[in-house]
Amino acid sequence: MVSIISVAKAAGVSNKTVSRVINGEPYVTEETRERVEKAIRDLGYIPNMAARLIRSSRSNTFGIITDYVSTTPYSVDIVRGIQDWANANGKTILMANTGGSSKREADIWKMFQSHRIDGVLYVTMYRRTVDPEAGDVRIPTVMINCRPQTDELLPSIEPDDYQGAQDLTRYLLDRGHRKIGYIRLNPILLGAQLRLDAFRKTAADFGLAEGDLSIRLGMEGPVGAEKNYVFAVATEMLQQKDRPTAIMSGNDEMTIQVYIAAMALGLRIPEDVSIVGFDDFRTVSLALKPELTTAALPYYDLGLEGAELLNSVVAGNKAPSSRVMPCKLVERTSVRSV
Amino acid sequence: MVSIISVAKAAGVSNKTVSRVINGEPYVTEETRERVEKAIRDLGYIPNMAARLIRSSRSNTFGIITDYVSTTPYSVDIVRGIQDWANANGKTILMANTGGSSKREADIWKMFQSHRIDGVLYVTMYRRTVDPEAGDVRIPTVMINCRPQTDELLPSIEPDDYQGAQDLTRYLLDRGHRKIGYIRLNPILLGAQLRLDAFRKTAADFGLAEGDLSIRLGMEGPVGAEKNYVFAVATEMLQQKDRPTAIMSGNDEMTIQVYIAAMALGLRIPEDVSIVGFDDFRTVSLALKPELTTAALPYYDLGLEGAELLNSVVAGNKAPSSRVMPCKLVERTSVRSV
DNA sequence: ACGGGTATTGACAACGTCGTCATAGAGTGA
DNA sequence: TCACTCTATGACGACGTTGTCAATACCCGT
Repeated sequence: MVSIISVAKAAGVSNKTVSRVINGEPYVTEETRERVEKAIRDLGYIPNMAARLIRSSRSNTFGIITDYVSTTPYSVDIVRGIQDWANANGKTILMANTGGSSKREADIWKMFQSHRIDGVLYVTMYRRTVDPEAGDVRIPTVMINCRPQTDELLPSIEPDDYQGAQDLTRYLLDRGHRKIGYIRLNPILLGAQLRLDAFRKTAADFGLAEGDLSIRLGMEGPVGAEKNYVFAVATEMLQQKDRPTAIMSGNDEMTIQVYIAAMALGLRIPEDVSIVGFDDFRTVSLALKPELTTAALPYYDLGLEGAELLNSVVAGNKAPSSRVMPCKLVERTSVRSV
Repeated sequence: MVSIISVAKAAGVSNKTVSRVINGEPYVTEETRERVEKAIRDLGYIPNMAARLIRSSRSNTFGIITDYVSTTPYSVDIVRGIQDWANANGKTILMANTGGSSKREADIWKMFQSHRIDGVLYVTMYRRTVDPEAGDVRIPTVMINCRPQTDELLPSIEPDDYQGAQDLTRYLLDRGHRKIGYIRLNPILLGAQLRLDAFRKTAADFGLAEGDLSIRLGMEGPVGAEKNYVFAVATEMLQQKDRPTAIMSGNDEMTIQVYIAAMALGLRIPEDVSIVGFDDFRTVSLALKPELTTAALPYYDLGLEGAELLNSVVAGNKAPSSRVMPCKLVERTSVRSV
């Protein structure tokens, strides 16, 4: 492998001078700089990060720990956000996946330490609480889409499920809906309770009675193997004589079943029943006809902001311990005014 | 940071002896080994990979280059397969995303080289041909879910779209379907033509005339921003007086629209029309009611096998230049016999 | 011509690890 | 007892890079 020394020889200077050129340090004549740069090009020299790290003990590398990839398919946009940030800021990303095993997680922390990474982004694919097996040594860590179970002060970035559900509920109320059905997400998910709370509170503040709301559980059980009641629940809800004029469901995936249930009963969307989802999982929300009005989870931004936050933590800046990113309401055509 | 030297001091031995213990080399007394191991535990010593690399010039690290993450949501299972392999075999994964920019891709290759990675897994999120900007230096590379545009001899691993579509077509034929509709995937995708060819060929071999097949284009244009005709095409197909008894669509996502089109026309699935998809994108195939019969893309296995193959290429074994993994037919309830 | 800067360059050590070689003690067979 | 082979251990250097410090060259004002 071509090293700084071969370049130095080729350019007829010392290795230190080559180092200066590479790192853009001052005190190099224009003429020397050019000669060195030519040698670098000619030899195809590429700096060796490992050697650099060994001197400076700064790896410029972040590690990502994920749990399950693709449980919520678009959540990988978090990773894309992180990567884009890393790319724009000259950082490298080391990535590993626990698959839910805590032994594996412990191994991963060790592996990260052996690479002397500067910090860890702890990313979960659905929002929940976790208990990182960080080991004894404290590496700067930022939680994305999750928060520590214990009351440790790890900074975290999460989506604002409450605000998203609030916006969706208001949207329906503003369009005259007064009987609204709600099909609940798996209660394991951190967002489930918040979305439901926002729905209840917003409806109540507006003056709706609890009897105007029809709230049912759509899914439960361990993620990836949950029991699924959505189709049955939606069918039942729409068969009531005093059926809701609008149905809000926990996420877009569940909404597929609500659509099918409604259509199987001969109901048209949105003429007979309006439907909103949550997540803006576009593979679904754009494939449904009419296209789905929903609240977009800011996955990409979670990643971007998380990386930015981790960077400032690593740099030693006192960071705000926690932050929440808004969900944007995406208006399409699955809701009509009544 | 605690190094091999601090451990050596603590254990009262030379640093070389500590090195021997760490690497499980012979010629260490049981008693010495224990003393060293105790010191390692007490000090929380973790080997420094960078220093190791600088000596041995073997990083035990693979790089992953992806194009767009999450265009086909479950395709990230490829990455999961790679990570699981890496984890099981003590390799580290460096990951970067081009976002489709070739300047960025060139930067990534440089970055990988500066980390002295042992090999690259070039992964695309939908199956297509690509032209890696590898630069001058040749790093062992395996293509996953794609193949080189030029006739370079880069080993690749791809799903067997042809066999998958063949199995699905046979499945319909075996169940008595003689008029079959086919809604085509975006022709940009490498699998699109293969799937269609398999459908045509299998139907012809069985004895169906071209007139028994109703083949229509469902999508076209750049990936991520394609024009979508699926709903309209499916509606039209199902309104023909001599409508197909079964519809095969390019992938599961398109199938959502076929379902909705059928239901909007008052047709029941599978009583009035049978439907099959492709991909086994479970967020969709399990959410649809009745659940969807489809062919599963072996994403996870592509990753696993790709990593394995890269490893053998790095080790210098002459590898088979290319390999194809089967798509498994997943039978659910969206097809009936006629 | 001289003292005091500033610009430019290089020699050398150090980072953490492991390969090479040397050393020393212990056992073995003649 | 002697030569020889093992076993167990350590001293030292090298990997590629950068930080420290010294050395040289040049310029300025006196």
